[in-house]
Amino acid sequence: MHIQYQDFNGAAELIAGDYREEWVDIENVLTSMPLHLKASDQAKIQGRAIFDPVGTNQHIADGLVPRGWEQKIPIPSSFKFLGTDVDFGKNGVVVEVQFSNYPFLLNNTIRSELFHRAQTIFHQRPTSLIIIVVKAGMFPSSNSTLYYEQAFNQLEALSHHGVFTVPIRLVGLFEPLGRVWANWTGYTAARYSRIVGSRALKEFEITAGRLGRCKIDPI
Amino acid sequence: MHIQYQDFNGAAELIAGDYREEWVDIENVLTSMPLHLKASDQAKIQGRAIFDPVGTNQHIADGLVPRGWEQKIPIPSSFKFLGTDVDFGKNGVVVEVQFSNYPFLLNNTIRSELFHRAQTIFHQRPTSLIIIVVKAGMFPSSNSTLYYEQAFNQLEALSHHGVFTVPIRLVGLFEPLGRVWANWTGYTAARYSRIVGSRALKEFEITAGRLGRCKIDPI
DNA sequence: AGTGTTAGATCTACGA
DNA sequence: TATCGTAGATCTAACA
Repeated sequence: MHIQYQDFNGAAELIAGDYREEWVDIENVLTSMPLHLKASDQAKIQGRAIFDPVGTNQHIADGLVPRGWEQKIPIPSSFKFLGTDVDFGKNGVVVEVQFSNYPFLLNNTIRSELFHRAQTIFHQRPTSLIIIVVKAGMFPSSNSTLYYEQAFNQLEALSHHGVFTVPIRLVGLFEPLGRVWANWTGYTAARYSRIVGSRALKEFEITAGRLGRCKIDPI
Repeated sequence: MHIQYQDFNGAAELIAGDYREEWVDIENVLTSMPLHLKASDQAKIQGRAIFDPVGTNQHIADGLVPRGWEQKIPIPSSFKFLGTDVDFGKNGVVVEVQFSNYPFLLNNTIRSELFHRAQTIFHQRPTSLIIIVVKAGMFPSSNSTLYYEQAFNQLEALSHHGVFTVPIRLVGLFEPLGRVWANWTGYTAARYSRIVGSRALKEFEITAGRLGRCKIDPI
C-alpha cells in the first residue's frame, strides 16, 4: 500500500538519527503489503468490500516479527491498568497498529505518553518513539473505525496544546484510485473470525465518492 | 444505585462552591435509579444477567433533562474532529456517561481537556467541570466495557503526571451484595436494540465472585 | 430516500 | 478445563 505520515514532537529527527533502521522495517512491510478487503456483514451493505483489519494485522505481524520485532509485549505490572501489552517493539520503538474504534487513538497516545515519561522498556531500550499505523479515511470500513485524517487532526490539536510530548509518527495506509489487485479474504464466520476460509488476489476498482470516502467494486 | 466518586484537579472544591446544584441533580438521579439488567447474548453465557447500558443511559437522560440539562450538545465545528456532541451540559458542567469500551475514558478525558483549555461553551458557561459516570467493576458486563476501578487508576496516573488539568469528578455506580430489585429489560433484538420489549422490576441476588467481579442471579 | 459520521453496544479472539 | 481481562472487530442507533 501507499503510505503517508505525519510527525509529532520530534519524531522525524529521531527517525533520521538513531531509528532509521526501525523505520525502514516498517516502511518495507507496509509498502509491500497489498490492500486487504473482506465482505461487510452490516445491514444494507452485506457483502460489499470493506477494509479488512484482520488480514491487514496478520500481514503486518508476519512482516515485522521476522525482522526482529517483538509482538504483544507485556505492559509491566506497575502500569497494568493501562492494558496488557503493546503491539510491537524493537529497540525502544513501539508500534501500535490500530484499526479498531476511534477512541483507541487517544488511549494508545496517552498510555504511550506515560510509558515515555516513565521510560518504560518494552524491547531493549526505554520507550523513545511511537509509530501508530492506521488506515486512510478513503476506505469503506466498519463504522467508527479510526482513520488517518481523524487521527491527524486529534494529534495535531493535542500537540499544539502540549498535552503529549512523546515523539509519534502517525502512518496512514492509502491506495491510489483506479484498478488494484487486493487480497480478498473469506473468513469462517461473517463477523469477528480470524480463521481464513479462502484468500485470493482479486482485481477491484477504487472510485472517488462524494467526499474523501471511496467506493470499491470488483472488476 | 449507590455511588462512589473520586475528584481530580480541584473538582471537589468547585462542587463545594459554584456547582453544588449541578452535582445535586446528578446525585439525585443516580442514587434514585434502580440497577438495570439485561440478558447477555455472548457465547456460553447466553441469557445471563449483565449490566444494561441502554436502560441505564435512558434512565439517566430521563432524569437529567427535566432538571434542565441539555442533551447531546453539539461540539463546535472548530473541534469537529473531536466528535459530534457531549452527552449532557448545564452551566459549564459537562457530563459524560460512559458504558462503552474502555478507550472511551481517555478519549472523553482528553477531548474534555481541550474543551476546557479552549473555554468551549456547551451550556451558558465555559467548560469548567467534567463529570464522568461509569459502572463499577463488580457487575457482569459486556467484555471490555469501561469500569470505575480501571478509570480511577488511569485518571490517577494521568493527573500525577500532569497530563490533564481539567477538573473531573469520576462517579462509579455500585450496588451492595445481597438481594436487590433490578429493572430487567427485554429488547426487541438480542443485541444493540434500544426498543423495549418488556420491562419489569425483578429480584436478584448479587454474590461475590473470585475477585471484584460478582454474580447476579434471579431469585 | 440514501449517505456519511460519530456514539454506543457488544460481540469473538486470545493469552495469563 | 474454565475464568477473566484486554484487544480487536464490528455491528446497530440516531442524527445531520
